[in-house]
Amino acid sequence: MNDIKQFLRSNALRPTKQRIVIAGYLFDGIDKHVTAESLSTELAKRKHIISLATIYNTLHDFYENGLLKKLTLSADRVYFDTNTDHHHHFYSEKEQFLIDINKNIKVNGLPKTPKNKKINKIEVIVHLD
Amino acid sequence: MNDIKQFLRSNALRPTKQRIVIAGYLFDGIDKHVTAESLSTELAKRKHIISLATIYNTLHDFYENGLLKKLTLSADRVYFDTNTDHHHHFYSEKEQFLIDINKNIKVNGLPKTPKNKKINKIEVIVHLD
DNA sequence: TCAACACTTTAGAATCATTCTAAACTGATA
DNA sequence: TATCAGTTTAGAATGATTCTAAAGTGTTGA
Ligand SMILES: [Mn+2]
Ligand SMILES: [Mn+2]
Ligand SMILES: [Zn+2]
Ligand SMILES: [Zn+2]
Repeated sequence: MNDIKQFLRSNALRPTKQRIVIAGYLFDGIDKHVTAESLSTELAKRKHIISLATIYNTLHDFYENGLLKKLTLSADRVYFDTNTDHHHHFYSEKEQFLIDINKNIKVNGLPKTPKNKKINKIEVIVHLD
Repeated sequence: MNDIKQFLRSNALRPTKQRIVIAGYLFDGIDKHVTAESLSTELAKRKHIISLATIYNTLHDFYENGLLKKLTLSADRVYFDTNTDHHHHFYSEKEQFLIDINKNIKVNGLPKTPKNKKINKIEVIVHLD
């Protein structure tokens, strides 16, 4: 709790009630993939009602401070990932299923990068049925 | 033109004026990545005004018949890809830049597939700045 | 050839995730 | 503790996409 406050302060974020609840859930040591909606539902189960606007604001605040990664896997919802290390995913669109691949993956056979561009990151998505 | 009509018929799609125009543009031999919006704009330049509803309908009809692939790279627009072979992409979100990688790419070091799941496809996205 | 009908197109409304607005609230600071 | 910048929030707005239902058209069998 005080850890969380310090954690937020160290990221230049005021430790408000809402941020403490959200950070407490997201950064409890278990990596998670959440959408604004799933996060809202999860917190509601724990009797923490926070407006969707604040949930969106907070996810973006955390994202902008590098505490979350953003994943675009489907066109109609954005996932935020508490695992900020470079990693890849197993993904099932049908079952909304998302699992980290933390092992080192090597991608071989890439053609040369287009002129004047630089590779930012290589993302591997293993689509499952 | 008659080729296009046959092409559509052979895919169980009635060769309507609109579908002929859209297929004529999409399948002219040059691989393309389009959004509903970009396609609409492109056809308008060629003096072919087709309602957005029809453009969406047609893209989905083509997709459902395997004539297009669907790409989810950004949360706020869906790309359709005329290259239906399995391939990967260079992508710049900032510049809305999308280039096919047709070379064979090998992905090594994947962990074992989750129980009871099967790999549908492996997608590699090379993000550029 | 052409009537009949299933399939298609379309304008406009609806949907829905997300963002915006602006007013009330609160953490930090002196 | 007063002050103020930073936050939260309800509700409106946005924008891509889908839906609705009415008008239009390609196909086909006689
Ligand atoms: Mn949507
Ligand atoms: Mn959107
Ligand atoms: Zn992850
Ligand atoms: Zn492509």
